[in-house]
Amino acid sequence: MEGLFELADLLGESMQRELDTRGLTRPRAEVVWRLGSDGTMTQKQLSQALRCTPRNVTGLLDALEGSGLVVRRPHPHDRRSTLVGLTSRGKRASAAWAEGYTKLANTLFADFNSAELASFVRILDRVRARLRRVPPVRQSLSPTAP
Amino acid sequence: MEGLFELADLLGESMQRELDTRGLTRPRAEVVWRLGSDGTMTQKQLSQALRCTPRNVTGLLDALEGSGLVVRRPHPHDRRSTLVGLTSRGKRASAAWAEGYTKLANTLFADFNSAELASFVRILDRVRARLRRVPPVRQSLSPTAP
DNA sequence: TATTGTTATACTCTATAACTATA
DNA sequence: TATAGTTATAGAGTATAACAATA
Repeated sequence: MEGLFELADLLGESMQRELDTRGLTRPRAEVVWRLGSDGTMTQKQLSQALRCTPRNVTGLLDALEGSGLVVRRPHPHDRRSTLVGLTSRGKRASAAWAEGYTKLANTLFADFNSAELASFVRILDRVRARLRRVPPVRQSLSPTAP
Repeated sequence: MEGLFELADLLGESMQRELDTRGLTRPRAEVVWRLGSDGTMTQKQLSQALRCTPRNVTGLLDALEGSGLVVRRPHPHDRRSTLVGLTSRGKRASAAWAEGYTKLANTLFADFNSAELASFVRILDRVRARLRRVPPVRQSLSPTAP
C-alpha cells in the first residue's frame, strides 16, 4: 500500500506548487486558510489551531499584514488580546483555494462510476478514522535499536 | 473528496511524529531514506534526487555525518566528487522506517476484504497517475484575481 | 497571580553568489 | 572552460525565555 504514501506526497507537492505560483509560503497559507475556515479569532486561538507558539504567530501575521491579506484589530472586551481576520483580498484568496481544491478533486475523480467511488470513500473514511487513533510505533522505528 | 486531503495531512503528521521521536528533521530523514532506497551516490546526484541546491546538501550531510548516520568518501575516479553512503547505523534507521511504514499500512488496511482492497488500489493508482499529469490551475487559485 | 502578545536569541532549512580544486 | 563541493550571506520558520500590559 505504498501507493497511498506516494499519493500523499504528490498531493502535498501539488499544493506546494500552487502556493509557489502565488508567492505564499505554506505556513502563511495555513494562516489564511484557517482564518477563512473558522473566521476571526485571537492570536492565542490561532496559535492553538495551528499548533505553534504565539511567537510564531506574531511573525506570520507581521508578514501577512504586510502583504495585505490579514488585519489585526483590538479585542473589544480584553485589551490584552488581538483579533485577527482576513481582509477582502485575504477572503478572495481563501475562497479561491477552496474552489481550486474542489476542482482538483473533481478532476482526479472524474470518470469513476458511483459504485467505485462509494467503495473508495468507504475505505478512505475507515482508514482515516483508524489513522487518527494509531499511536506512533516507536520501537519498530528506532534507528538506534539493536 | 476532502477526505483524501485530510488523509494526506494525517499521513504527513504521522510521519512527522515518528521523526520527532527520533530527533530527526524531515529533510535529514529524506536524505537517509533516499540513500537507503537508491544506495551510495555523489552529493550532486543527491541534490538532484532531493531537488535542492548542492549547498543545501552540504548542510544536511554535515549534520547527518555528525550524528553518525552517513559517511562521505572520496570518489575513486573523480577527485572533485564525494560519494555519500549510509553507515551501518544509518542503514538500520532506513530499514526500520521502511518496516514501520509497512506495519502502519498493514494496520490501516487490516479487516478489508480482498475485493474492497482491489477496488481501492485500482482507484488509487488511477488517481495517482492522473495527479502526476495535472498542471497547476493557476487562474482559479489566484488571490489577486478580480 | 495568570494571560496575551511582544522582544531577544538561537537553530534549521533554503537560496544565490563567489570561490577552490579538479576535470 | 565546465563541474563538484565549499564558504559567505540572507531570509523564512520555529522554539524557549524574559518582559510589558492587562485581567
